[in-house]
Amino acid sequence: MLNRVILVGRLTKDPELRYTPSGVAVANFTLAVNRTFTNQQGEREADFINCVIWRKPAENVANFLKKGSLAGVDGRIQTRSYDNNQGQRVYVTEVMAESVQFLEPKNANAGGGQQYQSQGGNNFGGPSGDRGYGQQQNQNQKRSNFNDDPFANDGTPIDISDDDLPF
Amino acid sequence: MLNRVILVGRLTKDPELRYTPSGVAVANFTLAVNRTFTNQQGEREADFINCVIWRKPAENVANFLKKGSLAGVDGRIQTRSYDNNQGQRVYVTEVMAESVQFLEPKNANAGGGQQYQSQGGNNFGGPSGDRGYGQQQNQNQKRSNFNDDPFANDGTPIDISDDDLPF
Amino acid sequence: MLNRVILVGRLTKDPELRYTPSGVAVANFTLAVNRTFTNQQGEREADFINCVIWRKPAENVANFLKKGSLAGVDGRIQTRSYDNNQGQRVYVTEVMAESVQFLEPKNANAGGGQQYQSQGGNNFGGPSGDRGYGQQQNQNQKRSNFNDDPFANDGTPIDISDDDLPF
Amino acid sequence: MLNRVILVGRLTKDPELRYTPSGVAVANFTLAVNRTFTNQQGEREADFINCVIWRKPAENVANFLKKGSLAGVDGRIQTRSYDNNQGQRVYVTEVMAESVQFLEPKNANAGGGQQYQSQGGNNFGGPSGDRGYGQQQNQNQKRSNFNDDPFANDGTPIDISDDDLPF
DNA sequence: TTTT
DNA sequence: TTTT
Repeated sequence: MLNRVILVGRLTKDPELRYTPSGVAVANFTLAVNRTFTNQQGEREADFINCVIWRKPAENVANFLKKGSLAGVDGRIQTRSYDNNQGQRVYVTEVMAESVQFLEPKNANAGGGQQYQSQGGNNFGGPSGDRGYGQQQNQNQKRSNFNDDPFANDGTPIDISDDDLPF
Repeated sequence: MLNRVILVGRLTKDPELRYTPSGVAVANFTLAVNRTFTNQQGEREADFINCVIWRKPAENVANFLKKGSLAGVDGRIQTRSYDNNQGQRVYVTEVMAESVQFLEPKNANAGGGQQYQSQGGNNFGGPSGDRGYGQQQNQNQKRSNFNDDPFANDGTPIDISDDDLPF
Repeated sequence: MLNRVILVGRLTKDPELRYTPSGVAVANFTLAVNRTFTNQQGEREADFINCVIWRKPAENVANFLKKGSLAGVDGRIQTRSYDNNQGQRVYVTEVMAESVQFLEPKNANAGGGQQYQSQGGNNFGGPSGDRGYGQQQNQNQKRSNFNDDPFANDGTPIDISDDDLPF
Repeated sequence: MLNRVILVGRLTKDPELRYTPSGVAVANFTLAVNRTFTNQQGEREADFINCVIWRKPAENVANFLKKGSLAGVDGRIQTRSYDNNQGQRVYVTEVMAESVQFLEPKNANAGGGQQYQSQGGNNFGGPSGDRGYGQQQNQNQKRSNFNDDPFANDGTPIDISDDDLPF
């Protein structure tokens, strides 16, 4: 049935890139989308919308977007639930991005000559062999916060598995 | 900024119609939207997406849709948060519907000759005087579950106020 | 860049199914989408939107939709131009459907037991071997208007080629 | 019925601003939207999509966008037809923008201190009195091509009337 | 827990 | 807490 979401907004933080046990990339990020109308106090509020993206585009997102980047998302709303550590069922509504568009001007924050090749597109190309590389690149280029490492054990289970794959 | 959602799915329950203290109608409903792909077990899952609609279209929704009805929604994703009774902050992502389309065939469940005039449209016409009527009609026609009554006190605060008005 | 269209409307005629020289299916159809507002004469007008769909979903469309069917489309706007027989350049704007949803109730116009299996989905599966079959089925099941035959020569060149393939 | 279009692309030319006889502003512009996929020659093509916008947002578009500007559009597909001067019926498919988002960075091409107030929004505020002003401003700020003047007579009838108003 |  |  029809389920389509289009967003343009800014990342509230750097994206988080992880890998499933079988090596498939997933990135999470939140878009702040400013409302086009003001509230009764005359302020312009924003919606903070959680997005997920899989495979190669996930690595593109991790490599080319960061806190504050302007981005467009074309995707679907997905819902899921899990039990938290207090034994309560938690319901989650998020956007499964099918493609992400990088709207930052090319020279935006570039310190060097890396090309801001845009458009994750729909090319969910196989992740075989990309894994170490994508991750490597990411850590080198923009990551310093070490506990983003999906394999670091911070006590909370990594809530992704290949079952979450959208195909 | 761009924030657009389009859904077609079926109501999981009858819509819930309420009124703010100042008499503005709000309806809540959940759409089950079947995915177009199957999971790794070969099953077709669904997403359960909470929707809100205000004013006159809210009353139309309450009057013309019920559990199982096929409906289309054009709207925006909105996020908000509140503190639950355990003092935890709860984050909510839902769809603010701007218009709802009734996709049920005209004779679907009609017991009589009432016209299934469709399309809430964008006419957020003033609710003046509609209130008693809309509510009345609704209770008579399809409501029996009494504690949907927005003025009945079931102990939990009614989490709507005129501040939630989208304009 | 972002380019997304979602429509719900009714087919103005039976879809037209054709095949490229290399055997890829294409279907054309027009959706009448009623406006949600009325014009200054108080009439509700409609927009008539030309849609194209390729490969397997094209055959589904030809097999399961006909004049008057209610359908949803998720796709992109595409533009192209060609020179007509008066040597004038003609500009065309149409919707490249990526998926089509069948919104007709199951028993809508069924004369028999054929299942109205819905949802073209995104499965642009290879057309190998489907060709004769899909076409056959279509002519048998619902086609009688002979000059829909893509290979009949009515003097106007068939304006499709494998170059139109969206991938 | 559902009819929703979202686009992000660049203006192919400066927008054209006109006024109906009764003084309502209309702007026309074309968005070039690059495809996310390449054709069989490996080239990335674009779609050129004609857009219309009415009233106050039309004046904002004329004042803040120009050839090359990156913009987002949220609107509907509309179709209409007219008879050209060879007596042929011409069918037109275009996007009726309901809101336009300015995606150019603030300092993009600013020569001075004018504020790039963004977002036409949905405020179809009355045009009373805006007319001379809006037009004035536009001609002064960015227009030099005189025959964009909607009242200049270049022989072709001005194809707008208040009947085209979407409400 | 939020972006410009 | 989920619809056909």
